[in-house]
Amino acid sequence: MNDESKDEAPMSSRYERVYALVRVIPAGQVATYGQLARLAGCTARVAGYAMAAARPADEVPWQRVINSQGRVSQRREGADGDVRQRRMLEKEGVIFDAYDRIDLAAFTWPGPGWDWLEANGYDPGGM
DNA sequence: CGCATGACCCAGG
DNA sequence: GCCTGGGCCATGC
Repeated sequence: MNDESKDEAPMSSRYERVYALVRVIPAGQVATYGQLARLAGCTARVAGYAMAAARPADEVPWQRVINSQGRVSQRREGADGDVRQRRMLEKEGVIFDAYDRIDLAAFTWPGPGWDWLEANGYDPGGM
């Protein structure tokens, strides 16, 4: 349904597995790059790169992905994406403590649970 | 093809 | 808790 021959959809397909997972995260909850990486079968670094490459057209709630410290990853100097990410999360009801940290135990996507997904061989590409 | 650069993570000190 | 160093791997020049 799309012509990627000359369309501006470069490597998105390479990150599609990660995007598919992120789209499942409900508003008000978060997941870490590491968790996504394990489920998507890539490294945490790639998961992070995938988020950086995500664009509005991909319809990926990238703001719900944070680092293993439970914090919003800082962007490079001059980029304000991290600030917006925090505001978006707070608007969804996510709480940051005095250390700018999110209580992973309380906000990490528990829904069906990552363990459940892994135990059931969840396949991002076959949903 | 080599080199530099990331929205990472983990182990140590 | 903070700072370092090493390992990861995709991208772009």
